[in-house]
Amino acid sequence: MRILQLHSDFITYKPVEKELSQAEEVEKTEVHIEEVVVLFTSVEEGDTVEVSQKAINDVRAFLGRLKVNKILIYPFAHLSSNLSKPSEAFSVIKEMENYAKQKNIETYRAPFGWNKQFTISIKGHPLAEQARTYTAQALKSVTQTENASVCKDKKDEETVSDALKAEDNLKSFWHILQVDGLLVPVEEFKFKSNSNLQKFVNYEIKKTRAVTVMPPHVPLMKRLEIADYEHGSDPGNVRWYPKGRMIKSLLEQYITTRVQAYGGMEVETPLMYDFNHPSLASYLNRFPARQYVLKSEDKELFLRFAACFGQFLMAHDAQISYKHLPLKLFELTRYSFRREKSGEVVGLKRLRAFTMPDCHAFCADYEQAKQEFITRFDLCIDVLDNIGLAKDDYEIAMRFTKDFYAEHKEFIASLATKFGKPILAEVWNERFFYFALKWDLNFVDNQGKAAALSTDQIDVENAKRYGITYVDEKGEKQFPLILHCSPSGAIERDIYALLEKAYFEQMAGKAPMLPMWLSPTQVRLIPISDKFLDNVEKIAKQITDKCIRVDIDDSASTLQKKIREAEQEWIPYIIVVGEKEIESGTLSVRIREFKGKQEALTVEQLVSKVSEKIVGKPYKPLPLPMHLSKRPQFYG
RNA sequence: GCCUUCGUAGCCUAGCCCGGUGGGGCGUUACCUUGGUAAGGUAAUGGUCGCGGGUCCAAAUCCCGCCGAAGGCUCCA
Repeated sequence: MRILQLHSDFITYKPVEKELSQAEEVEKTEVHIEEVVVLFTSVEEGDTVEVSQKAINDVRAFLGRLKVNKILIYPFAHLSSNLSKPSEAFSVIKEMENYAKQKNIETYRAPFGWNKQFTISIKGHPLAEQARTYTAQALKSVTQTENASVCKDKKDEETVSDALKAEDNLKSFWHILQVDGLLVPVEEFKFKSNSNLQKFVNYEIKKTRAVTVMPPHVPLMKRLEIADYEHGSDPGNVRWYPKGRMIKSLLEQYITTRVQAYGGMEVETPLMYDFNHPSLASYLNRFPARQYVLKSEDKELFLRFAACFGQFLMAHDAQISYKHLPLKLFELTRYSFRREKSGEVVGLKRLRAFTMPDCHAFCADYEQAKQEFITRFDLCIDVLDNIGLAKDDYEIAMRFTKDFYAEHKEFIASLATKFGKPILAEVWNERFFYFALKWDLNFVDNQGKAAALSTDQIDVENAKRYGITYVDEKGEKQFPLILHCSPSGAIERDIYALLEKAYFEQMAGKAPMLPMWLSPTQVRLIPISDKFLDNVEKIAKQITDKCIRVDIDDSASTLQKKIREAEQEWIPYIIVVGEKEIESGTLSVRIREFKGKQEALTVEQLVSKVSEKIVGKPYKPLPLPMHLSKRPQFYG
């Protein structure tokens, strides 16, 4: 017997039509029940009355903790592929109902054998969602919280006879993977110089945090007019001001170029998918809770939470030969939607709508997958380095089963050696997720909280699930291994990391700034008075012609104030232009990197100085009018 | 989602405990100032005190509900 137990604010259901000849007679009226624990129940072959009683006893114990005494038994065939005969199932369900009533539980039951329409609102507390499996052989239950997911769906449970064993398998064993490839239990590792890794480990394992302050990137994203909350939307859907849009666009462009150079074929796939599509229905229909759901005519759709769906459906229909492998599909999703719990949505760190590069590589076998994995590992680290996040700024976690480790020990060790810093390793006794190996790169912020950026995984399940095949040398169809990689993680999260990093630097006494290629204004020209505006415009043109973003502060303010404001905008080069400069042809450039130290440079020298720093990066023109007097103020 | 705290003009904030004309700063606009490297001066402008309900002669202030944010918890495809 499989039960999905959901503590609900309410459920509304309506019998639509009979699906079985044995279906009971009921009226097709809508039923609405509030504050109820709904038990979606599949009766499996061999289930007995005792099994249903055991299930009710367990549920009863839970009701006490939830402080509810109302249940709805909802016959639901879709939890199992090993259903018992309908007649037997119906009698077990009725027994379950009777037994629950005997135990003084307020019991409702949805009709058996009907196709029913339902709407359910599930509470968000940790005990609200529970999945249980019972068998006649071992009247023990396995309980676990479930997640709605295709991309990281937990493996469909096998019938588990020993609860303790299952618990053990779920347990994570934490180690540190040293640079020399040795796996050391985390308790025995001496952190010493690796204080950032220590922070990350604390966050991952102990969930403890050092500081309790407001995330500094939130006021920064507003003050720098990058992004802001949009109260006219849903939490976690933010607005991007011109400067922010430019930064984001540059990052998108850069990452796309890098993935294309690596061999990723850029595609575009739909934002919304049909709940009832055969490849998706079985995984999603059960758990509509965490997706954005929308209705269109008689269709129920959900918004994608990754590019997996579109690319997998595309790969399913494609004719793929072993000669094409590894085959790489890429999409930069704007957006992916995840309806994160409201308490978890923060600034740019965790959003409900985010932009994510997602590259899947379909590989013939482990040999090919491993080779590809290494290429992508290098790609991810290099991409982040170019974005402005170096190895010192993050820590890597690697997650695998002990069997996988035994088979691929050298491979895992080689990744650690390549990285050159100790890695946190999470080891499981048994594979529970769809991947055999996963690494994720984590930025640890000013609150001591970690957020995953880049990631790559070896997926050993979804090819089968989606019916993706290639034809091998012998002409036989084979399921490929699928690597899932986001070379940078969500773009918004990259910006979060850059802002948090800048704040770290400010705390360390440096002038906070963005990488040169992402600075909305790279050079600010300040004419000392209106008399020099014409000259300044000529200089601005010379600089703009070299693809450098330069603007002019022609506002009616004092010189000192203009400098102060330019500094607060984190502008890397600030130049005051007056008679001296015009006469000498040399600019006195205030350099942020050196805390405002001034240096005398010609226009040409300045241009080459900036160009050097942005070589190889995409360019976009100023996102705002060149003259500050023409700019609105978006925030503050 | 839960617990705690918070929500006052475009932004920051005083007032709330102890009910009785909402005060300051930044910004914006105008004028004066045309300057030499992080806040020049004067004035004007700007408020459904988050939204809805209740108590009261009277509510920014007390009570209830909702929305939003932060911190903690939990979770994190």
